[in-house]
Amino acid sequence: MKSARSVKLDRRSLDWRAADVLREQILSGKLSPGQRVTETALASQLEVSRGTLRAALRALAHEGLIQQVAYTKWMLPEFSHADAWELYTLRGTLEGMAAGLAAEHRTKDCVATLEAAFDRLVAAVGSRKHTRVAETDIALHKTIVAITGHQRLIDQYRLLELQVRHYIISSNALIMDLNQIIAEHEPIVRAIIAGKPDRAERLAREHNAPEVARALEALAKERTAAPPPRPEQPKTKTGARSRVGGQREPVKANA
Amino acid sequence: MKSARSVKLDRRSLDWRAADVLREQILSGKLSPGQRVTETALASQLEVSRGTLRAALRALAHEGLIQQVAYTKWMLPEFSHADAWELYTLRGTLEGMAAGLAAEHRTKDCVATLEAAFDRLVAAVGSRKHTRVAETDIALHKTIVAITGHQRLIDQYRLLELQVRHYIISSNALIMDLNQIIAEHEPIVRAIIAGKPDRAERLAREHNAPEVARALEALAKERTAAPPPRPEQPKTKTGARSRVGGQREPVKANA
DNA sequence: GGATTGTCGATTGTCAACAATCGTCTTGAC
DNA sequence: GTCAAGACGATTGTTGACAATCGACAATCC
Repeated sequence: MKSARSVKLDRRSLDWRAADVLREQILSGKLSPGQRVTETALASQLEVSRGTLRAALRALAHEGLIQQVAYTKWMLPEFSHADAWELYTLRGTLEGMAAGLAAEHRTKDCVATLEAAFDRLVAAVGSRKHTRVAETDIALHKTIVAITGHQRLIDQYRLLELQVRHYIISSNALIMDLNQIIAEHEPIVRAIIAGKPDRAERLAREHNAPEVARALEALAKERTAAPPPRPEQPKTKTGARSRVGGQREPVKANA
Repeated sequence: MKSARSVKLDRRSLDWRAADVLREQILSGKLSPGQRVTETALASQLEVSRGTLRAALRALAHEGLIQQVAYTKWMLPEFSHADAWELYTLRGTLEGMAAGLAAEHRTKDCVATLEAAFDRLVAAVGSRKHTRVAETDIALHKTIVAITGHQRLIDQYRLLELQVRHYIISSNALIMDLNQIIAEHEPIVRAIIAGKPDRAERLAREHNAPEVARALEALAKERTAAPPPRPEQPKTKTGARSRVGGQREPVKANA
């Protein structure tokens, strides 16, 4: 699916291709969280003009892979436990919706695609290579989302998936139990193929529950360890807000 | 909430302010679906350079308010019944999640904010002004999303909400039963305040069910009316895809 | 000595000129 | 008359230069 259409040359504009390269760099962990990047440096590295590179950076900002501080700098985001909670709760909801829709609107082609994706996951587990398992795992979930035909769900899931991958790379959260992987995914796939939307939705949603619980646990531990959750005040005295989403609040600190 | 901070001057860069103006123009229906817009015209209209305006257009494209055809044109999206189905199914899911989280993590401040938003909706209904009702309706849902403190949910809901507003304006779907509005929203608000996540989630989700049903009905009618759903073939013979999402498929046509 | 103000280098923001591409119209052959 | 090839105009893509802004350090004042 990646280098299949190698004959057709890439007609997309430079900024999109630059964004692809940068996205790959970020998601492969070549740039570390909190690290600052400058437009001039990246532009000369990729051999494009600064304007073109700016457009690429902006696209990545919309995807949540980089943050911009107006007139000041670009920097890689840092992930907290609250971010993990956000990512996995949202993922559970979107994947649940996708699984439900997939079970409802499945066709012969859809089922075939889904089974192929699941088989690739099984093969990956057999190979005992964690990286390949992680890739095929994500690919399976993307397949479930794709066969819904729900373009807006596909788009929003992509935004989320990119951030999840970034989080996993950034926090070395690649640990997984290879023996559990199949058992976790098979029921979801079967429910979709069997055409049971409610069951598929519930299973897909619960699939993310362990990660959510882990994030909540870490959040609680963090809070008891540091009673006043204000380790340092930012130096800026003006109320100038970041352009992309602003700084994160200590989410749900007072429930 | 709009002109309260009038003393502080706007520090954001030009492209962001240009995006604000254009977004307002689109959401107020000044530009019609399918209409083509050219960078030069908009740039001279807003009195900014083309590069700056390009950045603004790109931001709107990420929000789904405009579409770009590479090397060719920018155009306003046209909404089909499939789009309505996508918008309201996704909205049901996200609002359901938000209502559930809000019921879980509610605080005194949250409840007060929520009640204030609901009171504004009641007042709007009392005024019998459809526009105001639509505004406060959306504001109430945004409030529910906001009090979750889930920044990524807030961001994704914003993307969706902008498109929903665009759809409503574009398709003159502003019709509503003023007498029903309160009865539809009050149970959701009460469930959140009462701290019943499951009930809040279910109610918020079902709140969008009528619109989903309407979209499905229209889709079915459309399909029986035109058996071969290929009214015209696009003229482009190359496989060049649109840069933003590509053309929409006749979603779930073969379930 | 402490706080305020001014200066400087670095970085981002904006612009206008130039290049590449697309859709359409014209032209010509068959 | 129909089709294909080429030229043209319009529009988007890309670039390098210039302006605005920021953070940090230095100078100044009290």
